[in-house]
Amino acid sequence: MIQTKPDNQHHHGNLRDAVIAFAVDAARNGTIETLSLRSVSRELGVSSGAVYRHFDDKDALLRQVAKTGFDLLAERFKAAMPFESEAQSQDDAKARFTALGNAYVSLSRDSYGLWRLMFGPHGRASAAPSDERPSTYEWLAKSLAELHRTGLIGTPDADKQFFAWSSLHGLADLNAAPPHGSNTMVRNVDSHCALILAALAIP
Amino acid sequence: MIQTKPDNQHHHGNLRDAVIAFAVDAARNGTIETLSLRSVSRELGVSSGAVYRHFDDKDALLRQVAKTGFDLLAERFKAAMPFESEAQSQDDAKARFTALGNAYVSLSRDSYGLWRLMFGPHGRASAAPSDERPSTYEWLAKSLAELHRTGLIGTPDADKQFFAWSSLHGLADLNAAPPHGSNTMVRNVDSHCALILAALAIP
DNA sequence: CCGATATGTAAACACTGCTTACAAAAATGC
DNA sequence: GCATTTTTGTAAGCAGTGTTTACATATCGG
Repeated sequence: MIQTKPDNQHHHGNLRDAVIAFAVDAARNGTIETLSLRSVSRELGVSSGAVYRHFDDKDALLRQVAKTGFDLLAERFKAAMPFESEAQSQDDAKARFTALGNAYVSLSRDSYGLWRLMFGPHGRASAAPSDERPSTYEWLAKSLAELHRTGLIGTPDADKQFFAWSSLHGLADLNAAPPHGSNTMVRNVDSHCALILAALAIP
Repeated sequence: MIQTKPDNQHHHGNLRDAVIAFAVDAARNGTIETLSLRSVSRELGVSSGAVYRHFDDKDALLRQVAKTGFDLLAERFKAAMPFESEAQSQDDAKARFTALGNAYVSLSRDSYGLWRLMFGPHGRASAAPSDERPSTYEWLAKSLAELHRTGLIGTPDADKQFFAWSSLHGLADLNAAPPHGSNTMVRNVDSHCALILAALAIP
C-alpha cells in the first residue's frame, strides 16, 4: 500500500517515493494519461505544492516513472535469464532467449501504460546511456552471444542484434493489452522467437 | 495553409476539416501532446465552444487524427506497392516488400507524433475493423502472398504474417525520430527486410 | 418567405500545472 | 542544549484547460 501523510504530522516522511509509487501504479493500471499531480497530492494527504519540492515539474515525475519501468523490466529479465550464468547447450541458449522474449512481452501485456511511457518521449529521455544496471540491449546482446557460441546462429553483428530486438519490440507493442481490453490478439511468443532464430541462422 | 474564419463572417465554412488538419499538423510536428482545443479554436479564429459542434470531446478529435494517419499510411503504401498490380518475379516481389517496409518506417520517422497516436489508445479505437480502405495488415498479406507465389518464402500462415508485421513495426517504432532529435539510430531498412525474408524462407 | 436546423458566441464551472510568500520540522554547528 | 540553516510542507493565487449552458445568427428545405 502507498504511504499517506499522518494527519498529526507536518512531514510526510517519504513523499518522493510515495509519489513515484503512486504514479507507477497509475501507469500500470492505464490511468496515467489522466493523472494529475493535484490528485496524487490529494491522495497522499499532502498539499499540491509539496510535490514540487521533489520534482521540477510533471515531466520530471513521468521520466522517473519510466525509469522505474526499466528497473522493473530488468528485474524480469534477471528472473528469466540470470545475467551471471551462462548457457551450457544449444537448448539452454534457446530457452534463455525465449524466456527473455517472454519477459519483454509480458511487461507490455500486464502494464501497457507503463510500457508506453517507457518507449515514448519520457522513456527516451530517462533511459540515459549512463546507467548502472545492464540496459535491455545488453541482455539481448548476451543472449545472442550465447546462441552464437553454441552454434545456433551466425555472428550477431549490430544489424542482426537490432533486428532481434526490434522484432521482439514489435511483438510486444502490437501484442499489448489494449486499454479498454477487447480485441486483444495473444500471440505465441515462443514461435515468434523461433522465427527470429531462423532469420539469424548460420547460412 | 489552414483555413481560418473570415472576420466578417459568422460561419467558418469548413471548421471540422480545418480542426482536423490543424491537429494532424501538430501531430506530425510532435506538438500534439500539448495541443489544446482552445488554442486550435483561437488559431482558427473561432470561439472555443464552436469545436464542440463537430467533435464530442478532445478524444474524438484525436481518434479522427489517428484515422487520418492511417489514410496517410495507406497512401504511402499505395505509392510503394500498388495494390492492383502483381509482382512478376522474385526480384519484383522482394522489391515490393522492401518498398512496403520503407514506407512503414518512413512514416514513423518523419511524423513520429502522428505515428504514436496511431498505435496508441486513440489509434486502436479508431482503426475499426469496418474500414473501406485496405488495412495495413492486408497490404502486408498481399505482399507475403506474392513472395510465396514466386517461391521466395513458405506458406504465410497467421503466425508468420504477424511475425513479419511486428518485425517491421518494431523497426519503425525504435527507429522513430525522437521528439527533440538527438540520438537517432538510422537503420538499414532493406537489410532488415532481408532478414524477415530469411526467417520465412522455405525450410 | 419562413421555420427548422446547423453553426457560431460568451460566460461560467471545475479542474489543472505551477509559482510565490510564509510556516513548521529536522538537521547541523557550536 | 540551543541557535541557525536547510529541508519540507502549507495556503493562496495565476493563467490556462475541457466542457456545458443559454443565447444568437446564418443556412437550407419546404
